[in-house]
Amino acid sequence: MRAIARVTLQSIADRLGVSRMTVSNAFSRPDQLSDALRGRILAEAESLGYLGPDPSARSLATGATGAVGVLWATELRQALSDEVSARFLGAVADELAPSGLALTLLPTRAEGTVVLARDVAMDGAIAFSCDPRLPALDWLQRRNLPLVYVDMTAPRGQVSITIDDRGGARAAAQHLVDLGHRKVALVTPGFGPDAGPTPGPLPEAARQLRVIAERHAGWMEALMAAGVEPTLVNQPKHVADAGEGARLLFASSDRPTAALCLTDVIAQAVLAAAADAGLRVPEDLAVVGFDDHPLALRTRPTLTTVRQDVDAKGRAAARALLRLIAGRADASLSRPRNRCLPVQLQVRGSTQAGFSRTE
Amino acid sequence: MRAIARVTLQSIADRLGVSRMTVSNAFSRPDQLSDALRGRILAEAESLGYLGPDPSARSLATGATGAVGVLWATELRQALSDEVSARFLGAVADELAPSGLALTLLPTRAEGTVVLARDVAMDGAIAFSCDPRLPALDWLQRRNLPLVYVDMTAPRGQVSITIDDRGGARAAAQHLVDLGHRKVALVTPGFGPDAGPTPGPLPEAARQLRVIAERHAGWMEALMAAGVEPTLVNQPKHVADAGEGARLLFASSDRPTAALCLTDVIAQAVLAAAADAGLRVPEDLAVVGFDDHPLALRTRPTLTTVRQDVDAKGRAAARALLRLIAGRADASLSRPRNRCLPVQLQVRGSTQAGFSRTE
DNA sequence: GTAAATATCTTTACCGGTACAGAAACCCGT
DNA sequence: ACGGGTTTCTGTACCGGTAAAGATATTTAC
Repeated sequence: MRAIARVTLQSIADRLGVSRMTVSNAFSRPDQLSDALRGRILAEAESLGYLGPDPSARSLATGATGAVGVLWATELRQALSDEVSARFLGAVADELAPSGLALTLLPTRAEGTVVLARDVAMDGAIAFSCDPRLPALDWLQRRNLPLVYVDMTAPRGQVSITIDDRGGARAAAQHLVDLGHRKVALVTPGFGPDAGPTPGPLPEAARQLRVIAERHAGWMEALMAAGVEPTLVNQPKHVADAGEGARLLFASSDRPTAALCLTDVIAQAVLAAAADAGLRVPEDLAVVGFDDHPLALRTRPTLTTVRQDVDAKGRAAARALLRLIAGRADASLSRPRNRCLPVQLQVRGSTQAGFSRTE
Repeated sequence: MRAIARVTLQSIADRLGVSRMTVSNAFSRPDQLSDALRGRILAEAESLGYLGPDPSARSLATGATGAVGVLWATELRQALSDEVSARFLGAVADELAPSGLALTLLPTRAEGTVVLARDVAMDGAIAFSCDPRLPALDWLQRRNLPLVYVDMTAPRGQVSITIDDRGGARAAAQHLVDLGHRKVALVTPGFGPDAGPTPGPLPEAARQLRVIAERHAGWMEALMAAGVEPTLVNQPKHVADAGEGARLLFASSDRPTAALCLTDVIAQAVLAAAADAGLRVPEDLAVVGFDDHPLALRTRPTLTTVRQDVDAKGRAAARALLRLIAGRADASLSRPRNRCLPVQLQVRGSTQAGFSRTE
């Protein structure tokens, strides 16, 4: 449904009496022709309303598409914070943009994901904290695309960018132990609806999600070493449920004195529930989050949490992917290495009296 | 740098002694050939490791790319909440996925955006709450792509999806007026660093951002009608600054009794600052946000705010874009209409005592 | 039993570019 | 003046598909 015949390289070439290749070079390889001619070509193109080479045609000819995909776990989005995801995406996109690559979202929640993963043109992809058993992930692998796994345990030989979830969680739990807590609740999705007061091992489904599995493992390591058995486990399916779950938690006769939360967003819900139950934080209940989400500073008391640098994670993932893509063309480049970014415990008001008001 | 010669439609055709077109149809138009032959073709393709038609080649031939772009205002991301952006993107992506379209992010913060907007293949685009003077937006228009403007005032003849920012803001301000407040602060980015205690008209830069301009206009309409002149204006550049700014606000001798905040995220920072200053909310200070961000329920007291349905907005935008794209092929389709989604004031604890604990 | 409709596959003609290997003209030092 | 290196442009050969119309069977309708 184009009103007029499309302007192509050839049509410009014809009007100027030069070869099509020369016009192509005027746009893509300015050093291949004289400035004078290039100027005439660009002027003619402008007057004809030509906008530059057609992206699809160029992709076909060059083999590069100008975009990389992100397999995005929208289910986990409910457990992790959207803000963290958005920040990550922003960091990746920013790091990619100078090289002219855009970021294509392949949300896993939608029905069409397999089709997307199979049919959308891309030069590489990032799998961001999604279930490793996802069919769409299979397709990306079969397409033999450069692939970076973020917050996931990568298959052998694949590149992963992770953070030290386990170490951070261990530090968080150890912090509570050091404060003398012996009745500690774990507030995390990943256990089934039948999760009892004392948690068993993580069910298979949760074990697949590295973020949950590792943080859980870290907590358990520190607690077990101290002889503390987590007394209660609460399994919010959505963040919205976390508050409701926390209320149940506090109603228990054997109320915990501290809560380890999978994320800051969940911790915030626990704080709100504690306030509603008339519990003082940190005196009656200590609360620890994870991520150092911006909101950890906006709660009152401020939230003790484990800081991760989402921005750095995004940039590292983008750089690793760029390296992989470059490696396709130049086999002499070394493969990017797996990276595990450090995290750091941030002690604030929700576990230490006196921290409430100040940073 | 492919290890072996690429498997193409032709190579499959050759091995089976059929025409290339038939193989193409086996993948793209199953009704064009017998099931028996199709089965043999697919089996052969499978054994050769063929993954389906090459996306770039297909785009070139069909003129469709399978992706739409989103011009994403990463600057505004700091003022609006990331969570709201992420939710919006998720809704758009979900609505698009069944039709096989992926979502390509074109972040405006990055340097390469113009290149992206010009060179990335897409079938259409959504401009999401970004500065209308953006060069990248020009390119999208010049490419003559189907384009939907979200939270922006669309140029004549273009499609826009907005919410009733002005009406919502008016209702929020009226609510405060009705409660008897006469000293009202506006907490919003958009004024320069020299913004005085009494705000003048919005500067040009802010006027371009529809969300800021409209909400501001709505506030002023209600306040002026009631003879209330906003006493103080505070201009956080980032959300992180909002708390700091609010502290200055409260230090003033002529402390306001209520604060109208551009977003819930900013309101949350104001709440935290109020707590630090020893002010009781809502008794000493009433606070109103905007968006009905999930966190509005997680603050204590819960936050009075103006609810918008971000999910509906995303879906509406996606549907409008799909209509525009379909209209390219079938001129008989009517153009999607501009839509302005309703909003609703949600009164909670931050303006009304007694609402603190309950929803 | 025969003409028209249907199913199945093939032919032809693109889609709009880029890579790479020349070819022609030009420049330079000696 | 002459061989060799540049610069600047052109020719050829793809990149990997799809659309639309044509060519044969094979049915169906009556």
